[in-house]
Amino acid sequence: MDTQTDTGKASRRVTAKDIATSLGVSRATVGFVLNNTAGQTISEATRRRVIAEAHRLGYRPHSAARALASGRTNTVLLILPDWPIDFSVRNNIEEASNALDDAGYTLLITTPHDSGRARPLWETVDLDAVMGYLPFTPQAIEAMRAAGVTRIVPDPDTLAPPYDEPGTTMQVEHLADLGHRALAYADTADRRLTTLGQERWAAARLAAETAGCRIERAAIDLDNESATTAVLSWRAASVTGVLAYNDDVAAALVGAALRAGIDIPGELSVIGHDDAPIARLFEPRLSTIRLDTAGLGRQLAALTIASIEGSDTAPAEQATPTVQLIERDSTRAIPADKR
Amino acid sequence: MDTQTDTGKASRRVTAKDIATSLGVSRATVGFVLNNTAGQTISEATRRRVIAEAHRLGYRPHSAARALASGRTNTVLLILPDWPIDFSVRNNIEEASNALDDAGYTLLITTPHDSGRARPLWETVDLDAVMGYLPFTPQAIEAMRAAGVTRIVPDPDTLAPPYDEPGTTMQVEHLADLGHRALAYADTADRRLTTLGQERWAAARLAAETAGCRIERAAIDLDNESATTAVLSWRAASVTGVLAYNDDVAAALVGAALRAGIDIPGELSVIGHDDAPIARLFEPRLSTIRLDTAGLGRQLAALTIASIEGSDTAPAEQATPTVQLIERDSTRAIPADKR
DNA sequence: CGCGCCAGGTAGCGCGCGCTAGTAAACTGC
DNA sequence: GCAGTTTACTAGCGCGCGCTACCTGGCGCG
Repeated sequence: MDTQTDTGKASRRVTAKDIATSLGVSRATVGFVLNNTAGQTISEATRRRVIAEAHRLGYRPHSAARALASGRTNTVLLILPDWPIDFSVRNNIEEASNALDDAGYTLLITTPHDSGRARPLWETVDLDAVMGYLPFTPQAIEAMRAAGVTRIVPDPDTLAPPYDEPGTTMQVEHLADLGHRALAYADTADRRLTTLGQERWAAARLAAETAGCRIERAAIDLDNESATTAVLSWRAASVTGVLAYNDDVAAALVGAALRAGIDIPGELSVIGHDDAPIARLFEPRLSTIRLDTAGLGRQLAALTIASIEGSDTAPAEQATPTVQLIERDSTRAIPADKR
Repeated sequence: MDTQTDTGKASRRVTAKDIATSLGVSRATVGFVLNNTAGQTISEATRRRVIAEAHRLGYRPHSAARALASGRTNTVLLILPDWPIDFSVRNNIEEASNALDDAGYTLLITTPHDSGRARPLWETVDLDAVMGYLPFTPQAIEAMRAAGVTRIVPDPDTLAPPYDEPGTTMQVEHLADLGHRALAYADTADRRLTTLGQERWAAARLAAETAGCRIERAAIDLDNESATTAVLSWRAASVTGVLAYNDDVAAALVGAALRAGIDIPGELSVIGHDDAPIARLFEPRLSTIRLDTAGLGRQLAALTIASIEGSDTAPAEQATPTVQLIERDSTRAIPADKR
């Protein structure tokens, strides 16, 4: 069933009018058939003829014209966080994309640019909705609205329940279960991640308190020796368990510790976050947290579709995505006699 | 100067006609001013009034209408390879995006989907051009053309000079310089990467021959023990230098070697490819190859713009992007007495 | 037989914008 | 003072499609 590209002469694109004249019916009829317009009665015979002719000519609706006439672009933009977690985001995108595609929408993806030179996508492309993983900043919302974006997910007008960072909580619980009582949270020094880092630090403190642990915080810059500094200060402070913002930070810590002669996990347990593929390949293999990014993607897509199409259909229950502990070799229990 | 969103009543969008009637000029005049249409003489006074009014009303051209009328969408799609190298691709995208934005184009990005469920972006969005890092497969080109994509970069009709994988060559030369004579190429077992892997293997063989080295190949699957198998077989075969397809494979090898009690780089030198950020954090820090992805991005954008706008302007010289050796701790010279 | 009804269509407007063809007035040149 | 040119605009078509309003002919029904 290949599309026969009837390269007429100057390779003009095939329009609905072409189908109509070729078949001797009106353009409206063609439109009704191809869009399955409700409330129109078209005989089965005509319907078939139109579809067949459309296929034969290789008709492809002109999306710009359709967008102009209908006022909807069937296009949704996903704004990726400027995080180095693309590997895990991939599942997410794919799921979201599939879900949206099934509903007739096209997913566009963008990452915010540091440079700020290129104009944001929502200013140059008409969109039905914009979705993001985290709530947008008021400035971003302002900018989008000014550019004509009406639907934003998560909805800035609905007071979102605070995302409780279950992964971070799980990191703390894992270390506590292993008998660690003096913990440290290794935040990222990347300024782009400060929001999320702060949230995780808050979650970590809360979880540590609940588990009866003390906890301190250090910001790790991957580009300098701050990992070494942190590791040495933790040894001085008898910290035995470290939860990292992500696997990159964890890797930096493990590397710095080994170079400083600190045994991982013998002297220090380190747990990462995100389950980066590379994290399990090095020695020691990194314990980490895996998020159900695919589920998150589906959920986001469902939320968006509901928002566009009237929302009364699917409430898209605000289930927190599945979080899973991946226990490998970089964390170890404190011996019973030392607890 | 903020855009004053004059929410008239039902928040209709501001059109050029609104500006025209509000100013008592014709819609054409507004169009000429806002598009700086060549061959039209508009008095400076009128010009200023139109621009001011457009700004005051918060006018934003309707991209779909513009696309319909002009036949151009000013939109370019970049198809990312389905590779796990997003970190390095990021620079590339950003540079390409900036370059295109400066020329008035919007860059869309997509990655092919394994599932194949969601329709490709070029079928649902009108594009001025599609760009990719590697030449597209004939099937992909066929599909794009059938969907109305006329400009594809790299141009499938121009016989592209074979990309000679300078990074791989540099890996071999580095190991050879260090005195290694028995090499191995650690390919990826990821089926998505076979094309590139094959090219690198060909480049590696050629370079090894030139350098007077013997070389063998193994495919490493990150998800099983093939790295361990490979490392052990290399020890048996007295292989001393390994060049990896990318840093992930290199990391797998280093991890497997250390677990098998093989010293890196004492017994085996390993060099990666791509300079993944995490690769320098682990112990031993990975020697690798860094590509000038930013330059590549600019080059791709220039090529595309030239293709859209008539191409006689900028030939965009087919310079191979800069490739740089990053020497760290996972490679070491063979002692003089053992050469 | 007259009427309403309904299946099965068609005519054509409007979406917002780019741009060609035209036009009226002002400004030359001689 | 008048033809020719230039300046500064305007009228309105056409891009391809969605969709409302309308039309027509056959059929059931009292």
